[in-house]
Amino acid sequence: MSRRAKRYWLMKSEPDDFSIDDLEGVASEPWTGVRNYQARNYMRDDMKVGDEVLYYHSNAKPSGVVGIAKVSKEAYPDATQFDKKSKYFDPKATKEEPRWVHVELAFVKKFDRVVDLAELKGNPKLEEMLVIKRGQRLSIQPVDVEHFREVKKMPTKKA
DNA sequence: GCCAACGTTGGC
DNA sequence: GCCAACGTTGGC
Repeated sequence: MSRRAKRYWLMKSEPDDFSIDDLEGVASEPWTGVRNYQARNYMRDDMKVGDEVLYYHSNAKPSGVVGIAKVSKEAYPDATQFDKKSKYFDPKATKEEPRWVHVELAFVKKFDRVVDLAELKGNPKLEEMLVIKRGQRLSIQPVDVEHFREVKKMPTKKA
């Protein structure tokens, strides 16, 4: 038996590309196109079905956490790496040895309001959270359970 | 659109 | 294995 505590994550998406509303409209979304090794490793090694995800809109007005998603399928090879027409095509990837994998995400809830980056930064309980640290560009980040719970509460309070 | 921060690539 | 050049991310 290999039970494991649920883990928590933050995943960024540009809303022009794929927003929380887009996620709400699908049963399960293959999170293709991640081309960063650390982010890939999190998906490949650490993300399990049922893990909860803070859904973060980047390059948005404003940027911030907009809702909750969950992992609906564990990692498998990213088909776009083999597709010459895709902008995610990787000539060094082979079917025998795929470089890139991805999980699938499902919609859980949308917050009543965006918890933007400034508000995250202004919350002393989130001081150690990765997303508010300078230069933190990783599109998939682990989140402490305490931070996850705190962010989840924020939309019900005044900014 | 600017630019700081960071990751990747490739020459040596 | 170093490191400069280049590309990307993402806030502002």
